[in-house]
Amino acid sequence: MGVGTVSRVINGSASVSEATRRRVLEVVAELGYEPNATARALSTGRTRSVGVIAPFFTRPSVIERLRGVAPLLAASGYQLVLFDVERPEQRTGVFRSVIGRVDGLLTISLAPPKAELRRLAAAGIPVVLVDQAHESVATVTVDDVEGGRMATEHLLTLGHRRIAFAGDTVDGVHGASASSRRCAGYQRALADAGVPLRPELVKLRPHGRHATEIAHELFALATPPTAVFASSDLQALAMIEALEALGRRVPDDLSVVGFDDVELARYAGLTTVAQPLQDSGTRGAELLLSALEGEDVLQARQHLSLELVVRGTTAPPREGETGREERGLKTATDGMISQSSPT
Amino acid sequence: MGVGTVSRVINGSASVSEATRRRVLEVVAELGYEPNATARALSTGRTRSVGVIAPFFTRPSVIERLRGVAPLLAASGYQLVLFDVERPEQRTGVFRSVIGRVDGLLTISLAPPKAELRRLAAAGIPVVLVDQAHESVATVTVDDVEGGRMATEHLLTLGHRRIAFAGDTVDGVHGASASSRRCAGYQRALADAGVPLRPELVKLRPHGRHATEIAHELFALATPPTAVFASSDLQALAMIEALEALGRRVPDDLSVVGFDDVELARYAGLTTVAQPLQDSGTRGAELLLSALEGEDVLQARQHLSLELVVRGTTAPPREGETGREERGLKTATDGMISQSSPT
DNA sequence: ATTGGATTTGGAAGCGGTTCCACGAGGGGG
DNA sequence: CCCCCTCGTGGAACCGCTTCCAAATCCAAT
Repeated sequence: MGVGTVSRVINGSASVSEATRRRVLEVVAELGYEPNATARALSTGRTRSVGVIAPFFTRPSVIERLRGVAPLLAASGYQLVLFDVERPEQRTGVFRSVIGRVDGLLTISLAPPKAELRRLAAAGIPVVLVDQAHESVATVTVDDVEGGRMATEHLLTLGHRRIAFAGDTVDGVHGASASSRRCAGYQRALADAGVPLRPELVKLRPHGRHATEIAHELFALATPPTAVFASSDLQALAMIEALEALGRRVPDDLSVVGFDDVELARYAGLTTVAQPLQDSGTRGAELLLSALEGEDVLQARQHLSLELVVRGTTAPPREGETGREERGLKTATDGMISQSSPT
Repeated sequence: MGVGTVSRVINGSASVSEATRRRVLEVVAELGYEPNATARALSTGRTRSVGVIAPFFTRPSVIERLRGVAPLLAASGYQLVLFDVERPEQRTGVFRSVIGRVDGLLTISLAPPKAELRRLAAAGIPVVLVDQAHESVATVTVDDVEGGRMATEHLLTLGHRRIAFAGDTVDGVHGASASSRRCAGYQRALADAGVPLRPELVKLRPHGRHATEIAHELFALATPPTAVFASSDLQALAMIEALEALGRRVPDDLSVVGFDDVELARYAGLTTVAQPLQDSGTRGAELLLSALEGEDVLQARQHLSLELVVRGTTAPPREGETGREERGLKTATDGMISQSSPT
């Protein structure tokens, strides 16, 4: 029995006589032989696994996307390899290290640098971006700007005028973050309503639970905001917790809107902008799988829709705080650092 | 420049002159050369990745364990490969397919069959079990029986006598599930308190959100329970939701205790038995990493402790329902199918 | 200049598969 | 009965790296 024959049997290739096939199978069973995946990968150039690259994959929002991805991959026989990116420096490295380890790549909330995209393309590895727009690869996105606008508009409609924004620091590197896009929507809504943007109400912090600081800073202000739009449910929830620790009540003292509608939000009764997280994963996986089957999906641009979910953390501002800017000062402009204006 | 030299430079081996090293590095940079991980793995026999096998890895409890695992692996340079096991048939297969793909294995809530363990050992792949006891490999566990007892005792102390249990169906195959161990604790607590076990109050369903059915069945009983111990927070939360849909109020109409203390539980105000999920992941990863460094951890048996967290979903039973079994019947025994006894 | 030991370097072998090519056997037609 | 074609089979070459061994180089000491 030559190695070739055994290989043919195992891979179900034709042109093996029924007799030998049976005999090979018999021996395989007896020896408990299991082909070495690594050797196979080296030889064929296919690893039968797809990589998922995400910053902080244990974040609820990422997990919910993964919930959409995992079943499809499992069903199609691909291994799911998770690449956790916790520090920005890792980004370039990951995209590079992934080559040769996976057949396809799904990135979440991350735009690979052009150069890396080129390498991936050269290596024949299809890439699908979820939660990140890009001109030259398949993407699944929502309109974050519009979402930010919706959230802010909701607060405006309730009568709020001093509305803060709590977002993630743009860690720069590659493309704008969802947080900054949502901030853009926030600014647009304010502008549309003729409410001046107050830079001191825009608080950015590195991703994580830094809401306590923000809450403190906000209430240290001469005239604190009456509402906050947090660029993620996690931020919003942390904010609420911080507020409670400060003795402030939500929504009585401060309204809070989040973004994502993760499972927690439902339990916390958080008003938020819902995006179809799981569905985004499913779509992404579908796209990637078709790409792996040779289809050309480079042009695919899937847009998912958003929906404002009003729950218990937003309410009209309290009497007396309803009014527009305190005694009609018209100072603050759209400028970035106009802190100096008379108060 | 021979291939050997290049390899030596890339792997930082000694005995390469500074001059050639620099020259090689130069060319590498220029060409943008990146070693092929697969080939390297085949050659060295080390993949630099560890597998994590878990049933339904997107479950909150699993995720929280993963939160403990991921940072350690990342820090030690190991790749995290996730193997999702959704159907019981997959189990044996996964353990087998993992050989040659990973250097070490962390399984969550899953006991590999003996035969597979032997294969893994033969392949030199260390294995660590989290949330599953085992005699011959390293484990990180909690005392589920005790936890079940604690939860039930809490309800008994509040005055409940008709206490239901909502758990996962034992999908058999390998070792008892956490759910069944918790059920054992439930039975023990009842026994200790001299409260007869009522088989019709023990409801098992396949993992997932089947609590609605259970809720219906429970309230279809002639004398419904006044409390439920659910073997996981997810079950408990789903149960609460189902109860609300039924118009029953928690804890007024029914007290509910969960198990795990996942993040959701905090927001939902669920009374539950807290186990250190993230820590279990960290411990497991630590164990695995030492094993990968050659240490012998086979004997390691880490026991983490449990704590009852009383929140808002438990209260004394309502007046009139406090009493022990309706009019002192002493019939039901510990027997499994003693349904037949006179009522 | 010669010799010997230490340091570098080149490249073959091997990791465990797949695949391609060549060869042998078997069968049908002339 | 021979030839040719087809089908099945064996095994070499190759995937891209590491590692080991032998050869080359270097330098200091004699």
